[in-house]
Amino acid sequence: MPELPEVETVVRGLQTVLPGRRILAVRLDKTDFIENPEAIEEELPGSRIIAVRRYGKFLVFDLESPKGNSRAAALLIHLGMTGKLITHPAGAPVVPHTHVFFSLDDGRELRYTDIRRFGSIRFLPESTSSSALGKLGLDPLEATQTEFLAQLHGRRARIKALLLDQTVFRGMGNIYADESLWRARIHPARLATNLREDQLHRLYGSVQHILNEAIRLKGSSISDYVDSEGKRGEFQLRHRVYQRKGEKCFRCGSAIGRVIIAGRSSYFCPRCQRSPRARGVKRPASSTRTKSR
DNA sequence: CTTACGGCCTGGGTGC
DNA sequence: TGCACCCAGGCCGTAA
Repeated sequence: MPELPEVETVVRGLQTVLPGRRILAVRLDKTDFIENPEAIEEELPGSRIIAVRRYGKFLVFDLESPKGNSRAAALLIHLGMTGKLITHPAGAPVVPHTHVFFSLDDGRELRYTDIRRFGSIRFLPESTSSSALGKLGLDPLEATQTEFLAQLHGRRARIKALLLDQTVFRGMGNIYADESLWRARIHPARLATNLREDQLHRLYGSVQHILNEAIRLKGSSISDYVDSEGKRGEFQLRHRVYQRKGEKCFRCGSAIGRVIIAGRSSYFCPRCQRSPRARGVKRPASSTRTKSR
């Protein structure tokens, strides 16, 4: 599942081959996940890729039009769950579910493969600072601790939901939200507004640490994620809670639990990450110090 | 406005 | 062999 570290890894790979390259031809197969396929077929051939960037979970190709007009066009790609963007030698065998082919002027071909087609591609004729990207929140790796705290201040939503909300923090996803919360020892269902300052500080540090480590290890290859050269990441070997329901917590040995928050599976350690119920609610002193639920 | 939730898109994996 | 079902992430509509 491409989240921030996976997209960052793909971007860094593409940055070594794409800038300066001209797109000679475009071939589209299935187009139901492309917002404006006609515009792509019309505008991309002949244009040059100036830069490749990550914006949240989006890849952005900045383009220079062949027609010389200096309007900054861009191609926006979201990998969804199963999207892959890989450069191939021309004529390499085409794997199933490959829907988009960009022929480059160095003989290579950039191909987009997406089994589920939960990804999306969009051509932006004007500036990239428009619509789609405009609503996205802070990049968690660029945010200072102060900015990070301000983004959560007073929010009564559950912390996990806020970490997943792209208008709060762009790029966070399910894996890294769970891993960060485990590291910070914060239960995913805690309301952000109820977290103590030291917990928020810990969360900020954990998010930074987890994301940087994941980038260093080139992402998590859970199902079939691979980078722009088709290579797998290794951060899945460092997962402490994600998809580890019933297995032992690396810190305390308790069985990892799973709850649904914001419609997503959330993995956590019931002992290291105390549930909101277990702490906030006053209960009779006689009551046994109970566990789960 | 904020938050929660259900449904939809697609197809691989699983279990009967 | 077949097939119903679950699940994943983003997004949208609806309701409180």
